Amino acid sequence: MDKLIKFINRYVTLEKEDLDVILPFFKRNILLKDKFIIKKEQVVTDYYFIASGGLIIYDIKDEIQFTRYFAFENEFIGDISKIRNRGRSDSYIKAIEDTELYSISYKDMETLYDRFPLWQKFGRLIWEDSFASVLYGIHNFQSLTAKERYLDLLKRSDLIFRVPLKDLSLFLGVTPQSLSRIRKEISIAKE
Amino acid sequence: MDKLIKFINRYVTLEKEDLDVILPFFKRNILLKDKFIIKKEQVVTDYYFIASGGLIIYDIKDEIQFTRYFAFENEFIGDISKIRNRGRSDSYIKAIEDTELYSISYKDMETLYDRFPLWQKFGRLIWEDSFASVLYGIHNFQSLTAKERYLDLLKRSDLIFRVPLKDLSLFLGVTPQSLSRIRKEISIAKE
DNA sequence: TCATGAAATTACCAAATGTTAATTAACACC
DNA sequence: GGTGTTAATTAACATTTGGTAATTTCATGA
Repeated sequence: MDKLIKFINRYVTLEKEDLDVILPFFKRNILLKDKFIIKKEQVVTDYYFIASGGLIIYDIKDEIQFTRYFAFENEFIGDISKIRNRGRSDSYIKAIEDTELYSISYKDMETLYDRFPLWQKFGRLIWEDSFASVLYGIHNFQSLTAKERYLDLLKRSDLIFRVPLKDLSLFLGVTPQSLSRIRKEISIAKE
Repeated sequence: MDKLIKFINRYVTLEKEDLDVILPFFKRNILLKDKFIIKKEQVVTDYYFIASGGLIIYDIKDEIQFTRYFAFENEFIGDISKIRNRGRSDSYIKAIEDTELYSISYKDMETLYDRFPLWQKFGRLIWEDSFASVLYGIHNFQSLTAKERYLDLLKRSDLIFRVPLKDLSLFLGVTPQSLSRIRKEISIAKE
């Protein structure tokens, strides 16, 4: 649980006794590559902390895949809009690498929130961060072309080395063919 | 402060005594149409609750405006990525209607968070909601065309009646000319 | 009321992206 | 090693969107 503890400590400084109460609520999970932690229409109950590895979140409509998001080590995720009322997932979550997860139920989180004010603070900070990072993504879509979004991603992450072009392109909001074309243009421009 | 109190009550049930401590930290502000609450490069210090009216948040780069967001009554907003470290705003925030605001400083919010666990919970829920709503926007960009995004917006909001096409189009990530064209196509299709 | 300027519309052409389909490359399985 | 499956690339064409510019509409203030 080392990674999880470090992650928590980046946000709040909990007493050891408190941490000893909180941590047991997390369940460790090893998810092999291409296995699912949740499928569409399943009831959403848990948050996940990713200690290592990576996940893809995607939807399938009319046989077409839409990549919503990728999540990697040291990310804390949860489908907030569904989890609150035990709604059903509108996407699949699959491991794209062998992944070590720590899951905790919505119910347990709420209990801990009420019991430990610092844990509530942890929750607040997590969601503030999540909000800020998605906001950044929105601004990208509003103001950049597909090629610019791709170049921005290159600068900020190692995503292209970890996920297939097909999934990446849909995440960027373009077709795989388009991204392939963009990639070619860039490689030509470099010469 | 009625609207603000109602808004808070939607999230948490605070004791009257607590509320009496918290509310005075908010400063009431009437912002006339086209007046700014913050301009680019100014240091960001405050959160805002909008009791009535509306705001536009936009950036200007190379003389071109980029609409980031519109905020209306009963929204609680703050530039989380800047406010934490007293960073400078990368956008302008302007009233698009006469607007009644309640502002509170980052510092005061932090103080109140620590003092009232329920206020911390309020903060967490606010940002969870904000995250969920921005996430919805991202999915739109990832999977819809400009026309589909416009139609989706029509269904969900009265934005088109409250903001000029120019600002709205940039919010949707297209040029004003494009949106004008789209609007025409839709009106033709209706006949 | 008129004059002014900004917003909205329209048109035309260029650039970007989507669609369909064929080809090649990579990779897992036998 | 060969076979089959999927991903990635490429190409040709269609559609969407952008950029520039002209025209019209609309709101505002003199």
